[in-house]
Amino acid sequence: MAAKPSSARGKQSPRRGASVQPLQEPRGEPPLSLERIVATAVELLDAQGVDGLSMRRLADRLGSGAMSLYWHVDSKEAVFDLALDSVLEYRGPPRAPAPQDWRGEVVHMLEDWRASMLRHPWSASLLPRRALGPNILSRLELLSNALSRAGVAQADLNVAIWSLWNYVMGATITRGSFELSDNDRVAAQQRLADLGERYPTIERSHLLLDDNWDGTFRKGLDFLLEGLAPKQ
Amino acid sequence: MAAKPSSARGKQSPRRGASVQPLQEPRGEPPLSLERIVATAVELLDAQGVDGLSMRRLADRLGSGAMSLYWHVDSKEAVFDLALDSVLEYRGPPRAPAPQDWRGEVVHMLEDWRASMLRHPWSASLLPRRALGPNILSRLELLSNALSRAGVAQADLNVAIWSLWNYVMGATITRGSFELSDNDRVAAQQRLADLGERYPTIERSHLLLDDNWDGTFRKGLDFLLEGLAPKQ
DNA sequence: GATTGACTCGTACAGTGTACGATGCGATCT
DNA sequence: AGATCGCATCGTACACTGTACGAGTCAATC
Repeated sequence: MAAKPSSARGKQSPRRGASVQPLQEPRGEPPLSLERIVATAVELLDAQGVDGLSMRRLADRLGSGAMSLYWHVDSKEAVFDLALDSVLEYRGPPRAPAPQDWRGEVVHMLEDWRASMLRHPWSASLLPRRALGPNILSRLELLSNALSRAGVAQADLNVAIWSLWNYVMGATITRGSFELSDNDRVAAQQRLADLGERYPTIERSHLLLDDNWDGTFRKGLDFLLEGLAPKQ
Repeated sequence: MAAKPSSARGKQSPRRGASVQPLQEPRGEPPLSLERIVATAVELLDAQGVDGLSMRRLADRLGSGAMSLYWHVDSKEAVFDLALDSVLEYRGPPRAPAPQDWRGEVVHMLEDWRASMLRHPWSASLLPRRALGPNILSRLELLSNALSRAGVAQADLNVAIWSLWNYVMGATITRGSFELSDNDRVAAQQRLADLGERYPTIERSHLLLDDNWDGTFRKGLDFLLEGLAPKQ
């Protein structure tokens, strides 16, 4: 009768080979562990996308049986949660920032956030309705802290945090929606031209053709920060 | 050999009962049609969420066989696309806006957008990576048009549009992430308190407890608009 | 009367998440 | 020494998924 560890995962264990030699598993896979499961899930997601991740495929890659995963993990949903959070670790700016440069700090963190998610395109579609992992919380903490130092009034603090958070989330999932479809975008613009009368303004502005996503993201962020904490 | 209509759907047809009487299907379901399929899909999504929609269940509700749907629809993905766009129709403000009140127009449309999506909580998680339907394009057009009239420089127009779009998208999916979990939010705050040292600032600001989502959304929107097109 | 095309649907297949219970293993206790 | 116990692995089974394929129905047309 194994106890189901449910949300308390299996801790690391000596298990085998702790004596002198691995006995006789020279090329056997290392034992399962949460870390290995999550890392492999990220690999698989990177390679095959959200639909490519199945418990059986994941187990195959790990050299184990599908049901073995459930010792370490509650469900497939939990694998998604863990994979998402693991991809969002933040290491901070390259060198310690000047304490008064809150703006640079915020911009760096948010650009890194966006870059992390774009590096793993599946993450954007996972974000809605996922749990708050520790790495996500850390980023919120940094944001909160920097904005406090920036002199944002306490009453406006939460508004400011959510505004920035929302902006970055939205920018990331939007970019995700359009990234794949270079040809499609041209096609869409064409379709727009055909229906010219219904969408004249966005047709004229080439909204769907503009692919300077990074610049657009950065500029919009500046506008928003300007609204939240005017430079002087 | 029926021709696969693929993306060209079956048009409306007289089919049956066009003569004088419905012959003898007094309580039979009306015939399948794209509209009926999409409307029923929305019902089902509202009732059971994203995971609750399966082609078989959808067909059951329609009183037809599962495979019959595929005459009208390419795939389940297409059903998602159509359901999403159908929920995003915009009827405009209650009365015709004064032409110079671009700000009111934008705010109304964006609040309506957000409200529409919150009325159908599944929509937020569908948004990433979905196609641009006509209703979505209409909203972009309105945004684009209003901002032009607001005097936003042509060079900044796309940035402005995307910024607002991003903000609303993000706000919507974020709200979606937290809405269900009132108890969870308290639990999260508790967990935060336990780990007090790691997240002091967000713990102090009660970021996760604040549930004035509508007000926060509106205030953040004002900040952003202020950044994009200062009042004078 | 034959043909066509629009439309419906039963069957089948490969794949899914995971409940359940059997099994093995190292460490601990008697 | 044997018995016991907890961790960990995994084969089998079940209910369910999306959809390919091809047979079927029925009204309109030739």
